[in-house]
Parts: sequence; C-alpha cells; structure tokens
Amino acid sequence: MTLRDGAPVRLAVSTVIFALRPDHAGHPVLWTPLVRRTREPQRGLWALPGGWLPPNEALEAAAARTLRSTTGLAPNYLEQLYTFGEVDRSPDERVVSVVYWALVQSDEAAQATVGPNVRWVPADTMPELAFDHNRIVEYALWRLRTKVEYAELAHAFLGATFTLAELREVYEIVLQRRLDPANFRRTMLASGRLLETGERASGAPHRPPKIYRYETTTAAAQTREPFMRERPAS
Amino acid sequence: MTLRDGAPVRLAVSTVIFALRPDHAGHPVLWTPLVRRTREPQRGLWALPGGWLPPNEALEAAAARTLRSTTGLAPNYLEQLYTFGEVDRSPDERVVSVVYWALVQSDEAAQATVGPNVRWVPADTMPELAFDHNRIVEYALWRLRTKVEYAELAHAFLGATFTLAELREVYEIVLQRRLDPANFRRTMLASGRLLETGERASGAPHRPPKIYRYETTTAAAQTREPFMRERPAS
DNA sequence: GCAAAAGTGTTATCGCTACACCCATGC
DNA sequence: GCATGGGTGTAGCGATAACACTTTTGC
Repeated sequence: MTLRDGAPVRLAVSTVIFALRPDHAGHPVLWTPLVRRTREPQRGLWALPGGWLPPNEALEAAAARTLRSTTGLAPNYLEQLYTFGEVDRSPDERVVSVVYWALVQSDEAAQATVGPNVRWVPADTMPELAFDHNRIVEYALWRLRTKVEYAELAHAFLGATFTLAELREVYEIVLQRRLDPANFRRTMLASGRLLETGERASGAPHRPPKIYRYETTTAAAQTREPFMRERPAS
Repeated sequence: MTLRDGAPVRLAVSTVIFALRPDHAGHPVLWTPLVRRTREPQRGLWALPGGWLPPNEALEAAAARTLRSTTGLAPNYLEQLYTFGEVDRSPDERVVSVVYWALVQSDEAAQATVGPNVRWVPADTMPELAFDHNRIVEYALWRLRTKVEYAELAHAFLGATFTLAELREVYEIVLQRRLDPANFRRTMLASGRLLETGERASGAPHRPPKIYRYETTTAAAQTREPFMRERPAS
C-alpha cells in the first residue's frame, strides 16, 4: 500500500454486538447486527457498526453511541476487545480500529431497529465482511465463549429477572453444549450472586420456577478486572 | 480541556516492560524501565517508553521497536494490554495510547542500556509517572499476575534452558507466594510443554537438577489466543 | 392420572494441597 | 558423615459430573 506523505493515522471505533434471537427453526442463537457501507472503500459490503473517533468523545462512549444508533438499545455489557492496527487493513488509508464487544438484552433486541442498511445475522454464519471484520467477529466470539464462565456475562442477555432455566439456556447457547440442570442450579446458587424475588413464573404445565434477580448492589464485581474505578456496565 | 477545532486525535504506542532483577537485598523482583520526558507536557517526569505511531508501522512492531531502543533487548513475550482513550489523559492534546506489555530475559536485562534518561525501577514501588501511566502499570501488573498461570509467561523471563527450581522461582516472584516444589514439578511436567535436555546442573551441594527446555515446535500455543486459526479452547 | 420441568440427594471421580520421605551431590 | 535441595509417594479435601429420585403444576 502507498501512503501519502504526512497522512495521519486515522482512529476508528467499532463494536461487535451480540444478542440471542431465534434462528429459522425457532432455536435461539447468537446474532450480530451489521451495517452496509454506503461509501468507498468497500462500498456495499456489510461491516461492523462504528465510525471515526470524535476528538471529544471517550473510546467507550463512542462504542456505546454507535451501538445505540445501530440497534436503538443500551448495552448491558460493554468491554474493549482489542485494537487492530496492521498497516494494510484498509486500502488507501492507515486506519487503526479500537474494537469493543457488547451484549444486549434479547427480548429488546427482537424489536431493534432495522432498515435497508442494518441487518442482523447469526454470528456463526457471517457473510463476507469489509476489511478484516470477519476476523474480528471470530475473535469476539472466542472471547465471549471463554469468558462466559465469569457469570455476569450470561445475565447481560437477560432482563432484570429470570428463571434458572432461562439462565441455563443462555449458557447452553453460548457454550454450545448441554448442561446438567441440577448441577447448574447448585453452581449458580453457590456463587451467591442470585437473589430470589419471591415470585414464581406460572402458566407452564409443570411446577412453577422461582424468579431470580441478579446481585448488583454489593461487592459483586470481584471477577472483573480491577481498573481502579468504575466499569462500563455489568 | 480545550481542543483546537479540527485537531486530530493522536495515536501513541507505549510498552510496559518487565524483567526480573535483584533488589537491594539481592532477592529478585519485577523491574520496569522508564524514560524521562524531555519535552512538554510533563517534561522531566518519568514515563513508559513509547512514541507516536508511524504511519507505516504496525502496532506491535512499534512496541517492539520502542522496547529495543529503551532496553537494547528483544522481547520474549509481547502482547497488547489495553487501549487508553479518555478525553483528558493529556493536557492540550487528545491522545489515545495503545499499550503493550512485554517480558524480557532476566540475565540479559541485567546488562541493559541505561543512561540519564532511562532508569529501571521495581514495579511495585513506582514513582509518580506522567499522565495516567501509574494506572497503566498497575493494570499491567494485574494482568501479569493473573495470566502467569498460562505458563509460557514464566518461561519468557528465563533463557532457553532452565531447571524446575528456576522456573518455580519465577512463579513465586510474580505471584508473591511460595509454591510447593513437589506439586509444582508435577503440574509443570503434566503440562507436557517441558522437554528434558538430558543435561544436569552441577556445582551445588545437593543433587544436580535436570535442565529443561521449553516446547516451542509443535502445537504448543494452545493457551494463547486464537486469532482465527485453530481452536478456541481452554 | 399423566407429562414435564422444578428442585433435592447421593455417589464417583478428578485435581489440587499438604506433607512425609528417599536420593544425590559438595564439603 | 552432614546439610541441602532434587525428586517421589500418598492421603485428604473440595469441586464437579452423573444420575436417581421427589415435587408441583396444567391439562
């Protein structure tokens, strides 16, 4: 590639967004929203939502804004994934992309914005994307699957309240294997981060399950990285 | 802070470099090289080695070059740590820093470059650094300590060959606790990544220990992040 | 009653920790 | 021999996996 002399390095922020939605057969799987590129280079190809970093906006704020304008949703979980900076990622220009990954709530995601230039696709059957975005999505998927053990991730797909079966289903979809209901229950309860709401979900032809809420108040953020102050969201 | 209109975001690459060197009492601990800032802002303060990203250089290459010019050494381990991008990290300008962390070999580090503007300090007694670099070092230390379990990290501090006692000492320094020699031996050997060289180290008033070499050839990079090729795992 | 999922109990197994003990060397 | 760390054996403990079993609902 050739660079104009004195051309600066440009800095972009992109976000890999995950939500659980039913596939064609009705089984929930991971989905990701993409946006169509409306200008060169790679015009017409699908790409991760993102844009140039504005001079007055923090990285994470830019990722959250991107996410909101693409999906209409607020992230339940937002974390920096990696910064991609090979010289030839984009033709003509040198672009460094700080990439975030986010989880959004499934039921809300079902009614998320769509349009001719926004499209949700199953995360494991991505079409050909612009630039190196296929590689980025694969890496984000890997991080999601290895990190879901750290528990609060699964909760980010759900609403404020949920049953243990719903929580287990999230784990099963992300990890792509079945989990023993009995052992899952004990492991989750032993973590001490689930609070009973006192309610039960009725209507199904079986014993009504207890409804839980996630522990948010106390010193729950133990497995998270320190970073001395706050964090994005949990 | 005020930003000039149209002022671009500037992109820097910095590196937190770790090596094991003896402290004043002769016990090896983690050390980090710092460089003195020779221009504004924050002139005179110590800071992480780094610089602006050249338009034709990949991020990791820039980190490796920085490391070489600061220490005269080549990294045994080099990995992206995090990208820091708050709006007010630097006065006057908007600077986003892609930070790498590196491990260099201890015996070589002992004879590393020094000068009036380069200084090694113990990693847990950092002086006040420029910008947000103290926070960055703390985060790098945390990553080192949590990730050393993934094994090849400890090896990066040592030379090509080493005894199990030397390897264990690295772990003990990084983790800041004693490890049971018997259990450490079994765990390491069970990992399958240590190869006997057939040699032994003699000279000490006790049974001469076997000398090992680290497995580099085969599919050893299993715990490393995938980056598209092979398997997620772990 | 029946089906289905919630929820409980029990056992086997694996991995890790603690610690006792033997081995080979320099002096 | 003695001291010192290299190296081996093994019992206990805690976490997890597997799976049998009981409970409570809708129909």
